[in-house]
Amino acid sequence: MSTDPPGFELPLRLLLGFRVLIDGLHAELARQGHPDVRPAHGFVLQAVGHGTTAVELGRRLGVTKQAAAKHVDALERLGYLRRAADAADARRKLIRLTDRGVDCLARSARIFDELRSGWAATLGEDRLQALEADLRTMTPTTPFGLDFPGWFGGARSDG
Amino acid sequence: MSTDPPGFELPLRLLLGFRVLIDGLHAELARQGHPDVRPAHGFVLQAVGHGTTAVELGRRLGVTKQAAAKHVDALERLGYLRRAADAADARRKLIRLTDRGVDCLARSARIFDELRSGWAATLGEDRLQALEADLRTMTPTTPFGLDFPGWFGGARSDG
DNA sequence: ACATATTCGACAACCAGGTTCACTATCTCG
DNA sequence: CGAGATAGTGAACCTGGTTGTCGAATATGT
Repeated sequence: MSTDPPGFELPLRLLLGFRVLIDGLHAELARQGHPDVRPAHGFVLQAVGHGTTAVELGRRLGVTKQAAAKHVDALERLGYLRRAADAADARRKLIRLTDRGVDCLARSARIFDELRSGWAATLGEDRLQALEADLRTMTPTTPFGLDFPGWFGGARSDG
Repeated sequence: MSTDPPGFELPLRLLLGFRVLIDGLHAELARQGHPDVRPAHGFVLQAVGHGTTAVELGRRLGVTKQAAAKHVDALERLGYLRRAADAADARRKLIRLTDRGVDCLARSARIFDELRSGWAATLGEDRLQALEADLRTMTPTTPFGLDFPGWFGGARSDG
């Protein structure tokens, strides 16, 4: 039986909601001096955190190490990341945030909090917390930064 | 973490929620005889509805007519769509669902309803309706099938 | 009625982000 | 020591999107 809203509505609204927040983030980020950072970059910077390697980064992002390396290339070119040799293991190259990368990440966190506050102001904090709780219930427990599936299609592997 | 979740959590969970549903849809769709239909295809079939043109399809999907035409090419090759000349206007080619396309669309609708029922069973129908209502509140009113923004990337703005 | 403008579909080139395959350099361990 | 795993890189390719261009067909204005 078709429930009141067609089942189609739910996934669509989830996607729209995501886009609203991401678009809001990048509009504001651009305004605050980071015009050339793109949606995927934020996730990458977040996943880099306090230093990692390309393989580990790929694992965290749920993509191949090659895909991760491409992002690192781009972000290094933009001045958000730096590669450095690992003294303990000559195979590895440590990826670390530059000052600009840290700044971008800090601003992103603040902007996300502000956007969330906007939602709370409209929906009410309790409704928003219920929404978050329900989404946590229905989605895999993948605290960001550790093994979570690629954002979209894709079925990583490689090794 | 219990209260005051980082603002980052919200967009992530929205995206995860979307993916859970889409992955569920396509897993079940594959089981029901449509193994080669991919995420974007469902949106295209939905947007085609009872016949349209490439330009109109692009407008509905929020992409260029060329991008829309590529999807039509793929879905025509897979046997879900058919192009036919428009008797009234020799420039146009009418895009229409084949029987297989209609079947796929009908199954998708049923599966989406079932997935939604699963959510309702876990969260409770009232909580789910609240979630849907809140998402409707926070997202642009773009009833599917008419002018809605691309699912992801969005505007070019260099790279 | 006819010149001009617009629209439709197609083709080509390109970009972003992902994949697999392949390869070298470097550990690690039995 | 040597076999095997692991880190990074490069190349070829796929998908899905973008411009830009173009010819054919239809609309439109004088």
